[in-house]
Order: sequence, then structure tokens, then C-alpha cells
Amino acid sequence: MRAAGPRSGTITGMSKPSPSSISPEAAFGLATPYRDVTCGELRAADAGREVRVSGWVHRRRDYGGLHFIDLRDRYGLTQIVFNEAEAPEAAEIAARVRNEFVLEVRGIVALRLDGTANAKLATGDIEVKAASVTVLSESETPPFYINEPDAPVDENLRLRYRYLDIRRRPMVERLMLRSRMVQAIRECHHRAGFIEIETPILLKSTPEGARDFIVPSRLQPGSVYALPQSPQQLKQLLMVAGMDRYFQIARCFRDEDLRGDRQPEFTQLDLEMSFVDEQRVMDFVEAMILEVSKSVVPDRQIQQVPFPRIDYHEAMERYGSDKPDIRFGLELVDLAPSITALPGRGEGLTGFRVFDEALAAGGRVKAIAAPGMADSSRSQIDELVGFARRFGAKGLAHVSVGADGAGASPIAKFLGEDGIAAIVKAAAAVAGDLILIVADADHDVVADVLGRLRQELGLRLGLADENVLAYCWVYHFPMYHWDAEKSRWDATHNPFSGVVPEDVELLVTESGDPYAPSHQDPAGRARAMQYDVALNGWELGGGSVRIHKRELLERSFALQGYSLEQMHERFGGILEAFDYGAPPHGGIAMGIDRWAALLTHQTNIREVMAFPKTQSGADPMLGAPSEPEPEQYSELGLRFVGVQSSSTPVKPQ
RNA sequence: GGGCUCGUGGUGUAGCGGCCUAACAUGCCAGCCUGUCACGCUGGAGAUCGCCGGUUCGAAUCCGGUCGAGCCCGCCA
Repeated sequence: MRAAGPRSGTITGMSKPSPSSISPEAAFGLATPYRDVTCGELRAADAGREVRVSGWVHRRRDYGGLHFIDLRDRYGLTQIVFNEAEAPEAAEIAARVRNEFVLEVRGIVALRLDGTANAKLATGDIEVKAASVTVLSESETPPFYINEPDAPVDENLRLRYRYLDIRRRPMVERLMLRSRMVQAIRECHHRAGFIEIETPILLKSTPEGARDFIVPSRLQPGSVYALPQSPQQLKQLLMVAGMDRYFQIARCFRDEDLRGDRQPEFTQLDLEMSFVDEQRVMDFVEAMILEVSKSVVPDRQIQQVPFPRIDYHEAMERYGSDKPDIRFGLELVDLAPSITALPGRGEGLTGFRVFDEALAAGGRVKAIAAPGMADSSRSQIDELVGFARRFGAKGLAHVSVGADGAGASPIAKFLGEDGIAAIVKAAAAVAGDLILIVADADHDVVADVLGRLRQELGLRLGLADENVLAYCWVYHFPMYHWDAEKSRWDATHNPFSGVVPEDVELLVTESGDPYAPSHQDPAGRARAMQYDVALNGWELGGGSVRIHKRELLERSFALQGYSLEQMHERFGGILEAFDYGAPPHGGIAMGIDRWAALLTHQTNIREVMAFPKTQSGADPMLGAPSEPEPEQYSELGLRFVGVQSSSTPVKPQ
């Protein structure tokens, strides 16, 4: 089983490459000095061919004088037969080979014996009768199953041996799908006249948004670069530069805590277009998304085309989310109109103090009706109450609808039978429903809690069809939200987002001093020319038509609490650029990892990344992050003085 | 910064105060087997139960700490 002696008849081992003598087709082909065909391509029609194949030993079946080896590569599996009677030398090697050895096999393609074809394999009609075999590489016993796609493996172990994990079929398929996806994206953009431009990874730090990753400069000790959170400013500068349509598959970095859908480095499809309005950007992006989806996952049903376009306020009212999962209903219902109009209570009162106080404070009482949950146990209800409390609700009232269609509830003693009946009617609830009610003075809390409950219950109750892709747009987000701590209006998405034309006049302060924003400012009502695209309850991407006039940009920045000096300190480059003829422009950024995850039925973007990090930002395979060498410190003029947090760097193994 | 869950032969799990000299499956090793494809049969090796400390007559099991992983809140668009 040690590598067989010198190989004859192949060109491996040749030490002096000569000028090419093969055709471009052959050069682009998969054949190499080690193989004529891959492990996935032989068919019945190939019977009789003499071939070389190379790959990994996927599985062995040993019958003494007869050995089967399934040889594996990225393209598939091919069964190799070693027969002691026909090729004793090869059979002897085969008997001693183990899983994950790398072999080169020469032999004849043969139809399998009658009744022994394997319908589960694309190559199942044939096998290669081995004439000779070379062990190209031996392997230790792998630390987990590579040949059983469904076997669960501890994720840390997978990451530590990622190169083995990637050999497993599900990972191969996900990475191949992602590659096809990016290819389809590129094709769409090139067809639409976009040009792909790379932007720097070493950028200037901006204190806005997420925490930057910092790279110290050796040439300018004491100064740092920042890794891009996104190429936002650069793509706008490319529009000023007249590139008209730019895109990039861009790596982005954010030094924030990780989640299943968040890694410190991730990939965005970043694009920007000149001379466009919201409609034009959304039209292109939607067409591109459709084409990519159809090309990559042709069997997945797309819920609605054209994609629904939902106004932000409507999204919050109906779904309690700015990234609604529209595969199912379970919509939020406003109960206030029905339960404040009943006889026998005071004007506008419901009789239930919790509701009345919320409404009196300008809040809301809203509900969802969960089908089939009326018979929930006390502990199941308690669990839902706990869920609601985690997200800021003070409580969660419920009404269960019995077989007769009548509601029963602990709060019936406050609301009265007619109050409960009004709730059942308003919620359009039917027998078996459990109506869940949140009341709060803060509308955002009501929407958020019910929105999360809606999403959670939609998945738990199986209301969301896993095969459906439900894309939708949410547009006209508020320009700003009030940052009480810093006493300024904070950009909801990005500080360059444009305001919808009819709201331009709202970009003023109540005091009249543009640098003295307050909570009462009309700016709080201004809507942005900003759109997000959501897929099955995940935010896939977001963008906007930008402000391209310097005067308006300065007004918007003033509301965001930037003095003139700060504005120039942070955004001087782009402000100056806007003095030299900026075209109207807009664009979007989409999370490639999230998109790939959703297209492969994953809930975790690590599953579509070749080398992701753990939740503590570590790479268990490479041992990153690691301590720098002392020379690296001194060259950069740095010294480690300790950290306040308790996180400990991971030691390389 | 916080909450929850998990850590037992190579892998995945069971065991949750004494009956554990730690079980099962698979993998691994050896032998047999010429038509299998998760081959089969026989035999064998392999874990001081993440680590440290405590409680107890007795700890894989209970408690505290710590390290690591995952999910979530905060954070992040």
C-alpha cells in the first residue's frame, strides 16, 4: 500500500514544463495527468473505456477476494472493483487501503452485473474494474464521519478540521451553490452595464455605526486604518467619478458580537447606480434577485412576483417587523377601536386598567390570533409571557377561543363578556385560536413584541412553507430616530440616505437652529428614500437613494448632531466631492451569506462560509486570533496594557 | 456586560448520588467471506465522564469556579 514504484506512462514528475501542446478546450477541461474523468461523470455509454480516476476513498466493502471502493471527489462517487482473480496486485493494495486515502486508479469502465446497479448514484450503472492502483496519499482515521452526510458533529470539531468538514457532501453542495449564486449575480450585473470595481480594505476609521476593526500603521506610528464596514462612501465617490453603475462582491468587517446570522467578516453584494430613483433601483435589484433565484434554486417557489412593496408603517402595523415573513398571515390586529366603544364604560375606556393606561398614554393594544393554541397549558402560556417580557412587554394577555367560538380569558372579569366577544370578533378568531394581546404606552414595544411572537409562532406552528421564497420590499423608513442620550437625530440606515421629496421641508428643527435638534422636531416625521429587501423574515439587504446635493446633506448631518467641523473631519472627502458635480444616485447592499443560507435551508451563515469563526470570534483551525510577536509590537510602536473585559485570547494549539 | 443550554471511548448519544468494574450505536484493529453499495459474521482494543475546588461514608451524577461550544438579550443594519 505504500506508494507503488515509479509511475510509467504519465507525465507527472516531469521537471521541465514545455510549451503548451493541448487545445484550450483540453486546458479548460477537468482531465489532468492524474485523471481522464472525474468521479461523477461516467455513465453506461462509457462502458469499455479505459480510464484513470483519482479521488478519496469514501467507503470500502471487502469480500476477501473482491473489494469495492467508492472513490469520491467534488463531482461524485464512482465504484471501483478490485478482483483478486483479475488484478491481484491492485486487489492486494485495495485490501490495505483505508478511508480518505487518495488513490489514482486505472481500469476499464464496465456495466455492472445484472441487478447490481445502484439507482442512488449518478454513476450507479457502471463501475471501474481496476487494473492498477497508486496510493497518492495516506490518511489518518478522520476525527468524524466524512461519508455520512447526516451524522451530527460538534461544530467546534468541524471548524477545527474544516478541511475535512468541507469534504462532506452537504458542505460541498452549499459552497458550490454559493459559487453559482455569485456567478449569476455577476452575470446579471455585467449584462446591466455594471462594472465591478474593488475598493480598499485599509480605510479610514469612522466612529459611526458598528465598531471598526483597526489596523495600526507602521509607516505612520500612532495612526490606524480601519477595515470597511461596507464600501459606502467609496461607492458614492465612484458615482461622482462617473462610473454610472458599480458593483462589488465586497468583504465587510464589523467588530460586534456574533450571532447565527452575523460574523465579524462577511460578504455583501454592494451596488450603486447613477441617475436613478427608488423605483429604478428596486426594479433592477428585484429582477436580479429573481434571475439569481431561478438560476440557483429553480425548484423553489417564489411566493409573489412582483415582490410586494410594503410601506414601513404598514409593515410595522401588520407584521410588527421591518423584515416581515410574509409566508404566513398571523397579522397584528388593533383591538382599541372595538373595545373602547362598548357601552357601560367611561368614554374611550375598556374597563381593564392595563389597557386603559396604555391607551391614555398614547399607546396601543394589539393582538395576534394563533391557530390551534387555545388548549395551551398554563406552563405553555407562561412560556409565551416570558418570551414577551424578554422583549420589553409588561405582560401578555390571552383569550382562548372555545369550540363554540366564545372566548374565555382571565381578564374577562375586567373586560366583561362583551369585551371578550369584541376581541374575538376584532381578531377574526375562530374556534381553537389563542389570542395574544400586548398593551403598552410605547407603540414600538407593542409592534416589536407581537412581531417577534408572530415570527416565532409562525415557525413553531409550521405556518411557513420551507420551500417558498417570500421576498418583499419595505420602503420609506423614517429618516431618523431620536437618540435621547446624545440629544440628536440618528440616521436609521445610513447618514447619506435621501429624504422623500415631499418631506424635504421637514428637515428642520423646531428651534430654527439647525445645530440644536430636539425630540419635537418635524424631522422625526421625515421619511427616507430607503428600502430593505426581506426574505422569509430575514433582512437580506437595504439601500437608499442618496442625498447628492451638498446643501441638503449638510442639513441632514446637522440634525444628526454633526457640527460643521465634525462633518468635515469625518466626511470631508465626500462633501468636497459633492462640490464637483455629483449625479443623483442610489444603491443597495445585500448580505450574500444570509442569502446563500436561506437558499440552502440553513439558519446559520457559518454553514455557507468555508472558514467561519466561532461565536467568540476564534478560528479553531488556525488558532486565530493570536498574540503578535514582540517585534510586531515594537515596529508599530504599540504596547499591550491589558483589557477591561474578561475575554481571553484563544491560544493557538 | 447579561440570560439559557451543552461538555461522558475517535464520533454521536445513554447513564443524573451507591446496583458504573460506565452502557448503546457507529468508527477503529484482527480474522473469515467473490457482487456489495450504511455489505455481513466472529473476536478485540479503546473513556479515571472538559478542567479546578467543594459537599458527602461515597460524585460522571449535587454545589461553586473556570475553560470551550451553541442559542438569545444588549450590541450590530
